[in-house]
Amino acid sequence: MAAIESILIDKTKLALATLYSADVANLVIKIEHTNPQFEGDYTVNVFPFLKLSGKKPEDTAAEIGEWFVANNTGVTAFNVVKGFLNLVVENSFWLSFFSANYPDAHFGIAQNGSKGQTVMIEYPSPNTNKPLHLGHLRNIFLGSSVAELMKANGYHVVHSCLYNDRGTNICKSMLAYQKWGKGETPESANIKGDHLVGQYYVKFATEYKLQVEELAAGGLSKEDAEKKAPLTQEVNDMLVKWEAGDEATRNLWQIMNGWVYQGFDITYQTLGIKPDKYYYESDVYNLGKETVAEGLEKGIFFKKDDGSIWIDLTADGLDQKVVLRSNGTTVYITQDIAVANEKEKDYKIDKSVYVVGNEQDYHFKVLFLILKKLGRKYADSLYHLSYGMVELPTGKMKSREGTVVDADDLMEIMISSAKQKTEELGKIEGLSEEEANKLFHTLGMGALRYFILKVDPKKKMMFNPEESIDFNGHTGPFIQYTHARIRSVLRKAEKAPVHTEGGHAEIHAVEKALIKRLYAFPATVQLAAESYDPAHVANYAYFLASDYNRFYHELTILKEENAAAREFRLALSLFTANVIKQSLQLLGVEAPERM
RNA sequence: GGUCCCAUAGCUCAGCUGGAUAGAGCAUCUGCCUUCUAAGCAGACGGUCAGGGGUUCGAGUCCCUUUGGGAUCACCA
Repeated sequence: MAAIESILIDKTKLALATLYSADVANLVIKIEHTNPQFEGDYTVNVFPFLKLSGKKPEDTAAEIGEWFVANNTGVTAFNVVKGFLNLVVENSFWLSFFSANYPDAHFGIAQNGSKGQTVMIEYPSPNTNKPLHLGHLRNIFLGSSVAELMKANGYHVVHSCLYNDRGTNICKSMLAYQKWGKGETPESANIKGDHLVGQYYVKFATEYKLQVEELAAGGLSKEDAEKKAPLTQEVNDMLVKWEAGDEATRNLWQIMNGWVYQGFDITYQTLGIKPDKYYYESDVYNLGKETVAEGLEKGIFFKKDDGSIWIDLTADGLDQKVVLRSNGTTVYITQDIAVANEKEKDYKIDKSVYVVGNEQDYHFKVLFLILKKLGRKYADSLYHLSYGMVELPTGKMKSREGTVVDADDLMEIMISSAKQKTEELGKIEGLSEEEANKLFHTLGMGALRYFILKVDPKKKMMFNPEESIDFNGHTGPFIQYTHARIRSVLRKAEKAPVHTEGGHAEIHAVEKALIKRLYAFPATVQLAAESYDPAHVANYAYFLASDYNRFYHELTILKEENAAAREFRLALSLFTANVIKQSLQLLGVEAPERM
């Protein structure tokens, strides 16, 4: 909560105690921003106080308002509408806030690590059998932005990435390559490694579907057909070989995964992300067995007749869950238990965030509960940042059917759209080719990140390609444009603005709106971090840019004749540019100097 | 069937812990570049906040219920 608000709350309590001899010790009071249609900065709703005052809403509000004005509280005027007491805070409050903070390039941002706590954020954790797609982009944008938010709130951040690099799905790509690959390589095919491997994953799915259809036509049920399909058996055999350490299988696995990692690294580079720590399922998948033994000993798990090991969570409203197969191999959740233990061993983590889609809500509920039952002390600091699926106007995305929006393709489209748009507007004049390309990247990626991050993470979102390349209105480029526009004004001013308190006492309505918006920035950053929701910052940045553009149109800056007013407006412009830049940075979006 | 999530303007989304006449953008229509970047600004049009009950001085927001959509409940990951 902003400082002024808690002061007004305390004063309101004092007013109630003084006027009505009320016991305010346990009273919870809320202060709201005054609705723009009324005069005032903050509003106190007096309905909850009527029992204390024993008077009508209007009279109660008026009495408290008069008390505020009479008692040197920083409130200069008030008005009453029904039960709403609108308070006008003295201009000097806003001006001194402004003077104290306008040149601060890090306003609202805590120093990295100042909180003395470490948070680990795991994203994007892809499978290594296909390239990244639009869903991964939402994951990556959320993960990297939340990381920035945590940093801005004083946490030390560790970015981790878990590669699901083994198992049935990986074997599918491998098998298809083995059967139909003819020794093709990313170099020979001139294609990114992850895309090449992904083609074989699709190839497998296609061939498998044919086999199943054929069997089904022969009279088998779909379920039986899937089990009896020769490819199913071949994949299982390959998995057994892999687990046994069969040299040829392991070699192929190493080679193909290597291709995928090379491809991912290129994509990561375009995205500007770099994990600090990688975990590989292939390294940890066996480690979970020790924990299973521990759980069995503690009586948390139990063994069934066939040798499989389970946990019964029915008392917690969940189901029974297998943690070790009858053949002694681990399942997904056992591996996640192992990874959690490894993370704890590797880092002293105070908080651990998993950025994973909401289709795994149940999985994480179970995982966290198991860790808690096992008595892991870190179990309470785990958080599943669950986000909704990205949908397309054409329907759902399915990797196996190739109906996904590929991450690399999409980024390329965004960047070339930015190029086209920029050239149309004639804005590349005076830029070197390198600068121009950098700008296209900044704008294209900014548009994409903003488009995805402005939506509440927990909600599923519709990705309309046509809307995403629109750079007008509520978009990243609109905010970037506002920043570039301000920088242009500041360049023309030639020297840094100097605003001295008291030099300029009058504030225009659009200036005041802007200052109030700037004042709200730190609270917004805090709220976004606490709720793991970058959308708060995204929407804030939009309103801030809007406020500035209104100010820009209504008032002159450089041409202002009154020197104090000119400096004030330049300083306000500087302050706004700084905060826009910070906001965009929290979203992983760059703020261009010109565009 | 059980559990969880979602439903706000033609479309995409805001709406913070319940508060005043529910806000933006896109789309459609109107104005504004010989003045600091028009990727901008101003205005018009557009809503029974899915339906129904309840709690409250007050409900888009909380509770119940119906409907519609999605996810999940694997010895897949």
